[in-house]
Amino acid sequence: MVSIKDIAKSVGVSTATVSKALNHKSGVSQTVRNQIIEKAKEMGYVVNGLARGMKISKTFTVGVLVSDIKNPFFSEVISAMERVLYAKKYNLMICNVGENPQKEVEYLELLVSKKVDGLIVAPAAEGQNLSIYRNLVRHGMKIVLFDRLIDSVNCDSVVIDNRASIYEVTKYLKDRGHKKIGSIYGIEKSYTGHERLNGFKEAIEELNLEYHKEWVRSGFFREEDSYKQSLEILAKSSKPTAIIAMNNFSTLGLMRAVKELEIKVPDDLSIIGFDDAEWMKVCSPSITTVIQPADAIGMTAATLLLDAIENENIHTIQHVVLKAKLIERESVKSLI
Amino acid sequence: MVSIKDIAKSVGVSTATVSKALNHKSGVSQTVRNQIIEKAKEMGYVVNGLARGMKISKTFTVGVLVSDIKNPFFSEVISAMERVLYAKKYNLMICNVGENPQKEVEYLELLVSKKVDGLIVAPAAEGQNLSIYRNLVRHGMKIVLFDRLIDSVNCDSVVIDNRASIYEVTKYLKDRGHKKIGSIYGIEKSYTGHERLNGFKEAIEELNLEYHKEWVRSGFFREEDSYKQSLEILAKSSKPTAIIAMNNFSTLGLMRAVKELEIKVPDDLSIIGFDDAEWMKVCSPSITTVIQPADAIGMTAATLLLDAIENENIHTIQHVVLKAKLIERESVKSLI
DNA sequence: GGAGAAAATCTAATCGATTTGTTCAAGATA
DNA sequence: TATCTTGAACAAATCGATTAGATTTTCTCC
Repeated sequence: MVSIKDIAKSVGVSTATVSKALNHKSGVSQTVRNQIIEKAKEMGYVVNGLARGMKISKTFTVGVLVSDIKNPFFSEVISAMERVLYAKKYNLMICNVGENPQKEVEYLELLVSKKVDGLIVAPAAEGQNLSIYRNLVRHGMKIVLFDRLIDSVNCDSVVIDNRASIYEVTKYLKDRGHKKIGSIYGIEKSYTGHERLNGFKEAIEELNLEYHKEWVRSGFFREEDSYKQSLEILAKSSKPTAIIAMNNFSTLGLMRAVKELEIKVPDDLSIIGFDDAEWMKVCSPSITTVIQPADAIGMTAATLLLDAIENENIHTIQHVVLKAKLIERESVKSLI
Repeated sequence: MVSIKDIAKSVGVSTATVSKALNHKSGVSQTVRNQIIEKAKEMGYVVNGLARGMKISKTFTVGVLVSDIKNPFFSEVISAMERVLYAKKYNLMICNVGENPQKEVEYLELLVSKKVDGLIVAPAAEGQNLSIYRNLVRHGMKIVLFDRLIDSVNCDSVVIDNRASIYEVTKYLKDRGHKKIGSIYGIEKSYTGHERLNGFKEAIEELNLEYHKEWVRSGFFREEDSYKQSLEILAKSSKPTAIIAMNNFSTLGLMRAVKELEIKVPDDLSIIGFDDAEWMKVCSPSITTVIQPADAIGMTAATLLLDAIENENIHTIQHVVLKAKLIERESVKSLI
C-alpha cells in the first residue's frame, strides 16, 4: 500500500509537508501542495486510518449495540443514525447482542479496543452490565442510551414515553366501550417491557377496568411466545373484547393466533398493536397501533452523540423523551 | 488509557514480555506470565486495536455494503453474517448506500482506509463502480458479492437462481389455469431486477402466455412506485388474473393497491410475492411467495469471506448459487 | 545590500503493540 | 571447571501518520 512516505519521496519533500498538504493545513506553498495532491491521486493513496486514528485519538467510528437488527424498529432507528453520521463522515459498527449479557460485554470490549469515538446503545434486557457502562462513562466514553434506560448511568438518552402511551391507548379503548382488556406484554425485566406493562396496569386500576390475570400475558417480545399466549387468552370462554400487543413481534404473534382461530377483527376482538411495520396498514383489517418515532429516535441519538463527541467541553447531558403516537386504523371497534 | 508499557513498568519487565504473555505466546515463564495477566486484569487493560492492527496488518473487521438495512431481506442476511463473524471475533461495519453509486464509492474508500480485512457487498444497482471493485481485488482485497453480481469482478459470490425461480412461479400460475399474468418488477438495470424480469419474459414466451405491456410495470423495488403501478394495472378493464411482485416492497405496494381497490384476493386476483416477511403468513389472505434463503445467503457469504481471509493461499474462488423456494399459501387461486 | 519578519520545509518524537535479533543466566554435558 | 544448550527476558526497529519545534528560504523595507 502506498504511504505518505512514498509520496514524500516521489515529490521530493518530507512527510510532514505531505501530511499538511493532504489535510489542507497551512504551511505549504500552493505549488507544492498541488504537486502532492496530484501525486497522491496518481498513486492511489488512501490514508491509513489506523495510523491516523492512533495519532489523533479519533477514529470517526461509532459503535451501535442493539438486541436484534432484524427487528424493523431497530433497523429503522439504525438507518436514521446512519444518515446523520454519514453526513459527518462517521462509520457505524453494528453489534447484535440478542438478549445475551455476555455477548454484550464482549462486544463492548471489542468496541473499546477498536477505539470507537462513542457508543449508541439499547442495553440488553436484564441491565446486569450496569457497572460496565458506568465505568465506560467514568473513563470518558461518550454514550447515548436509547429505547431502554439505565437510570444510574450518567449519559445522554432517548426514549419514548412508554408508560403514558400505553395508558393512553388503554383509555382509548375504554372510551370506546371496552371494559375487558387484555394484553400481550414483553420482557418484564426490560425497561420497555416494564414501563409499558406498568402503564397498562395503572390504566386498568385508575380507569376501573376489569383485571384478569389470564388476559395479561408475557410474549417476551417474541412472535412465537406471543402467538402461544394469545391462543391461551383467546381459548378461554371468558375472553377480553380487546387486546393490546406491546411491540411489533407481539402484534404479529397475536395476529397469527387470531387468524388461526378465525376470530373476526374487529367485530369479535379489537386489537391495538405497538410499533409500526409497513404491513400493518396493508393487511385486512389494517392495524391500529402505537407508532414509535423510530426515525426521530435514531436521528436524535446520533445527533446527541455527535454533539457529545465534537463539543466535548460544552456538551451537557440530555434526556430526551419523544412522544409515541396512536394511529387509528381498522382493528378497533367501538362498542358504544 | 492503560497500555502495555504501564503494565511492563508495573510488573518490572519489558513490553516485549508483556505482549507475549498476553498473547499466549511462548518465551515467558509461567510465573511472570501469571503476574502479567493478573496485573493486566487489575489495571483494566484493553488492547489498542489500532496499534495492533497497524503492526499485524489485520483488524478483525469486515465491511458490509448493502442498499438498504431497512429491507428485511438485508437485515436477515446481515444478521446471519453477524452470527458467523462473531464466532470468529470479527466485527462488521455496515454501510447503507441506497442506490447511490457516489455514496458507494465514498464508503468503499472509508472502509479501505479503515483497513478492513474484507468486504461483503451487494453492489449498487447501476454497477458503474465496477472498475473500483476490480481494482480492489487486484490489490488483494478480499471481496464476496451477494444478491447482485458483477461478472467481470473476479471474486467469490452468493446469489440465488433469480431467473429460474421466476420462470418456475410463472409456470406454476399457468399450471393453475392463469393465462393473463402481470408483474411488478424492479430496477431493470440492477442484477436482480434484470434477472427476474428476464425469467418472467422467458416464461411468457416459452409457455405461450399473453404478454401485455400494460401489465408488466416497474415498481423500482419500492413500495410507493409499486403501489402506483399496481393501481395502473388494476384500473384497466382488461386485467390480468394474476400478478407476480418481484421483491418484498413490490409485494407490499401491490397489496396496498389491492386493498384500496377492494379487490378480492385470490378470488378476483391471484398474487405471488417475492421475499418473505413475517407478515406474509399472517395477513388475510396469506401470501404465496418465493422465499430467498436469506439466512443461508448471509452465512455462506460470511463463511466464504472468512475462508478467503484466513486461508489466503489455498482459497479458491467460488460462485455459489442457492435455490429460492416457492411457499404456497392462500393468495393464488386455481382457475381450473 | 542587509536586517528582520514571514513563510516554507524539515527533523524527530510520538501514538501502542509486535517482533527480530541479542544478551544473559541457569542447567546439561564432558 | 570449561563449554554448550536452552529458555527467559530485553532493546530497539517497525507499522504510518501527525505535529511541535528547529531550520532554511523567501520576502519586505529601509
